[in-house]
Amino acid sequence: MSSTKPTIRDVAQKAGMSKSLVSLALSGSPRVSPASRERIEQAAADLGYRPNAAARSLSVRRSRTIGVLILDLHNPVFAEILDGVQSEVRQFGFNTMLVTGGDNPALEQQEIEKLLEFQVEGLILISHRLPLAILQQFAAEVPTVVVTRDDLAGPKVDTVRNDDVAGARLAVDHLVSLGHRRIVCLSGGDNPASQLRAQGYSDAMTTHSLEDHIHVVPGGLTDSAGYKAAEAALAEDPTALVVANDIAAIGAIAALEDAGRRVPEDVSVIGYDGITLGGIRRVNLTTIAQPLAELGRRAAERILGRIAEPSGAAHRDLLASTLVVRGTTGPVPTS
Amino acid sequence: MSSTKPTIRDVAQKAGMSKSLVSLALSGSPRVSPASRERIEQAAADLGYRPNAAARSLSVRRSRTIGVLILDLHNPVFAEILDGVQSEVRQFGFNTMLVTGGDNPALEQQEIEKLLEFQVEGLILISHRLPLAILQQFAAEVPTVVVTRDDLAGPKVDTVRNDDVAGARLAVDHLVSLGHRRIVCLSGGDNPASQLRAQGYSDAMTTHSLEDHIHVVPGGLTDSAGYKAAEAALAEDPTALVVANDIAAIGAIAALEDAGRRVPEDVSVIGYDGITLGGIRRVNLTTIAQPLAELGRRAAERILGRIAEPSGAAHRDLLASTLVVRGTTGPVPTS
DNA sequence: ATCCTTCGTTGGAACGGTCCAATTAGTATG
DNA sequence: CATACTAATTGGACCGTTCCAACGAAGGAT
Repeated sequence: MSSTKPTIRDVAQKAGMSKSLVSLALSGSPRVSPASRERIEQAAADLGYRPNAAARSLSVRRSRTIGVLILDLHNPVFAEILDGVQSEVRQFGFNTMLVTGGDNPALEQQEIEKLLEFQVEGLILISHRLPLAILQQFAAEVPTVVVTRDDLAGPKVDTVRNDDVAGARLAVDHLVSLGHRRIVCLSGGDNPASQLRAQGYSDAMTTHSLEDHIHVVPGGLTDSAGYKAAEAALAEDPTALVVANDIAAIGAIAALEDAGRRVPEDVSVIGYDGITLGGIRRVNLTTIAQPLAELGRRAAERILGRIAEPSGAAHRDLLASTLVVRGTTGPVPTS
Repeated sequence: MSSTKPTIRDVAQKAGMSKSLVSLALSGSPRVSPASRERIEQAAADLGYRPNAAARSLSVRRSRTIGVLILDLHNPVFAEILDGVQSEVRQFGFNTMLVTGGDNPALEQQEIEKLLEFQVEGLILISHRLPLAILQQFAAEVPTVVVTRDDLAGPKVDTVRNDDVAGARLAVDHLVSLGHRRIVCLSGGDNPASQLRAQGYSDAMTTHSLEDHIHVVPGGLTDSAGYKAAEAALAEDPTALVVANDIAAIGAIAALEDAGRRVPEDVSVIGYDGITLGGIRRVNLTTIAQPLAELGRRAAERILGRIAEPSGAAHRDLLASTLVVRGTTGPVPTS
């Protein structure tokens, strides 16, 4: 057991060549003779040599790492997006460094500072909570892409999100096609995605000449928020609920059932996000599914593009979400 | 917009002091006069100076980073453990670098190699799939702790896991106290945790003199595996099911309901893990809850301890899980 | 034989920090 | 007034890489 890690010099000494040649050989340069390459690789393997990424990063002034900030790991939506990011980024020889902000702007900022100290070459912010000024300061230092929102973004910031307005419209269209008219929206609070979804709901209701039935009940993105909002919504005697996200929709269903309404026989419910949990039989939630992995993939693509070519106009990617019909929506009750 | 990032030398020049003093001041050394400190901090702020972690890491030969490998991010169990790890580790000024192995041993190994190139000071492996020899090779290079299993571990590897045997016993005890006797176990396959849980089930059945009713049905850890296993279990006409994990339990419930059995009136079901989803009203699953965040916290504690003091005997932490009674278990049917 | 190339190889200067040993300035001691 | 000591500051070596400029040897062309 060597007491200290072998360096490139140790390899050079063991192979009887200069460290420069070892560096060349190990990075696959064609200008190394086969014989030397063979000896060097042998020596490296014998010593268990592993290049020091910090030293390399310092020397080449590139870290080949991109930093990812995620709101929190518990929301399955974010995990799925992250998956898309990682698999894409890996293909291009980049690493990711993940931090979570815990829904706390100050902590978010601090964690991003750490990422920058590590010389990340790009930043992917998944549902950040940063004030615009701070975001722009970071974006000025390093290529940045923001996922799930595009309100707070400067000229240098790419954004990738799903089309919440169109998605919510899809939900309403589906319900209308089932004969529903008294469709109530349970909103998800004052975050941008929720507001766009509420707006899409209103738009679609208007399109279907149902403007008199527009009701947006304030709520949140948790199951208990969905429960409470659904209770409040019962005052409107709805036959269908468009809920801000899947988790809240599950809470809303519980409220309906506790109030003696059957889903979907009495009231239809449709969520938003397309989390895998929604597909479980016990839940079986009709929803508007975001292309989550694709959002991550696209974000990775954008950041890599911007690393390769830092200037250029900001991209605003808007991906389509799709209706997934499962068991919580059905025809409007005849009564 | 400065074309190149300011270094410590730039700060020194701007402040009119040597870079050594800047280094001292910025690291909070008491041997710097207040006046100098003031000027240096001002200069650093003006330039937007941010220390280069790679350079520091190279110089001090410490990265203050610990590497975390996680089986996959979609399982909420792992996300929760990770949360515990991160919050603990952060308190001691360490960063985490997270990689996922995607259930693929070769990829796992490759990702860990990357972590080591980044000079991580410790490794936390959450549900790894590595062969023993490889694991030991890594453990020889850097302090390592393994979470959720302790079968594959060398003398230098700490392990942290919940007591699966005792947890499964708790589940059986609960059901027996409700009057159940025909209790069937749906196992989770050949991973160590599942096997220990099945063993705890058998142990407890024996303790309650129910050895004649011991039935372990092979299954898996997904909801569809739970569904299939429950279907198969119906042949034994059980009044209760002990399922390998929560997700499979949810699948099992679906199978029971599809077969016309009510839960918990006809059949009680108890899961394992304590994922938050289980608490949602629609699911409302009785379960054996692992202290997930605590597992993560403890793992962090162990790795930090081992970094501070690399030698010493291996720790084998075994944390207790607790029974959480919700709506899927009830008294044995009277018929 | 001389001059050019090409090929394989090498020394040494970065990269941006930390930290040790040395230096200077200032103050207290005998 | 010399001496000893402390406090504040500094130059430079070093960490492990990459990469540039330079080198000798071996052919090839003239």
